[in-house]
Amino acid sequence: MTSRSRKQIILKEAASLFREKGYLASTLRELARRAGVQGGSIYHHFSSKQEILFLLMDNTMNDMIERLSTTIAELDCPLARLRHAIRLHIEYHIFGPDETYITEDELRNLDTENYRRIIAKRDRYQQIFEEIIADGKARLNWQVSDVKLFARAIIQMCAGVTRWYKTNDTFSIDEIAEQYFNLLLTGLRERPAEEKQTQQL
Amino acid sequence: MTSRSRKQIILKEAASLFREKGYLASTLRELARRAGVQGGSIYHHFSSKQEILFLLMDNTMNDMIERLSTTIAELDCPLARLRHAIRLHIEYHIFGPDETYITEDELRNLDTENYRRIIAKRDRYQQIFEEIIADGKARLNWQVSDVKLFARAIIQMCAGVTRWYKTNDTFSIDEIAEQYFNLLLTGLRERPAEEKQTQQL
DNA sequence: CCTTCAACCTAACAAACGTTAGATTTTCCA
DNA sequence: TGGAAAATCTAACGTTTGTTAGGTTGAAGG
Repeated sequence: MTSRSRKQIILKEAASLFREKGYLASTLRELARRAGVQGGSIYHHFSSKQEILFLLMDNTMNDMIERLSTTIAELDCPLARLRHAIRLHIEYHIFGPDETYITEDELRNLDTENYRRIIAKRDRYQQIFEEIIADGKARLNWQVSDVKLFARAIIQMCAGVTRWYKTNDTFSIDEIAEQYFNLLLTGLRERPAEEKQTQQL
Repeated sequence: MTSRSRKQIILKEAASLFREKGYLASTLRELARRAGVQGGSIYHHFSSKQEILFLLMDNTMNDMIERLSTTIAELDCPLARLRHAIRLHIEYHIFGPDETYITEDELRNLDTENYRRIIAKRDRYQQIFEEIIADGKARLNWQVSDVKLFARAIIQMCAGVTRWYKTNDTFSIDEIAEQYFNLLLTGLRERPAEEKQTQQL
């Protein structure tokens, strides 16, 4: 059990270190130091530095896909689904584990085979957003000319939060998520008064 | 003049190399090879690898701020300004020089002082968007609760194009810019027929 | 023709890196 | 309690890196 927990400690410290300094700028010796272990000992748990990076990303993608899937499955209305999806996505990128940030930022440093695997899962995640939007287009007549493009735009906009959000920011995650949701749903331009639609959440 | 053009060649090759492999993964020896020069010769033009990165980013930020400023100055309507700003931003991130990508992605690898300088310019760039949005809020009654937050959301959404756009994609830059603009302006939700507003561009 | 100076080359240094092999300690069940 | 297997340490390896020092070239100018 010490083995398993030590391995888990190393992974957690790796996530923190990689996020702070980036994968290439992070040293296995410093990772070992933070995990309370000597440099060479890491290789008893992992076969290479690359494997650590891959495991971090793979676990994160699995987690994100699962959480999004189960959340969506509990709702029916595309409006509510999109709202929850956005909130989950932003939440996961701000308060989520460091791994989320890494998964967004270190794709470049995966070797060919690992890259292929992670991209496949990222596409699956994106596909969930596409289904929500396509559903809203069909059932709620959302004005979407290209579902794929909109899904990408939304995902990137929300993930971009990590690039400016500081933990001491004046915004709460709820405020950010809600304002992003409103921006995407109704846009900037003022509209004539209209009946409130599908008040869920 | 050979001096100046060689220096310019090195900078261009550095932008291309850094974009392709990332700053840390790029070697000065390979940069020298691509620029048709021996490894040590780079230090006749630059004082360090770090200086090359900084110059690339600094030039790019200056260029972006200037182009955006002059474009905005020629227009009056916030709607037209936002449309042009979005288009310019996306265009600069897709077809623009490799430097744009680097400026977005290698902030982490700037040392303390250089980081401070680049961030200051990035903030100035962001401020232009904020002014456009604040103006639209005042004159066109845009529904914006927090100008700063919306500016950040828009900028990140557009910059995120670089993360999925491939040069052989089915979308043209005009299509992407126009759809992003429409998404931001009117949102997803269908609205009752309305008079066309401020048809510019 | 000679000096000068920028541009460039060559060769090396010192440091840091991922990784490995072998010894040593700890754990835990028979 | 003994002994095997897992966990960890120690010490080094080969390579690559940014950087530097000193020499070489070639063109410009008096």
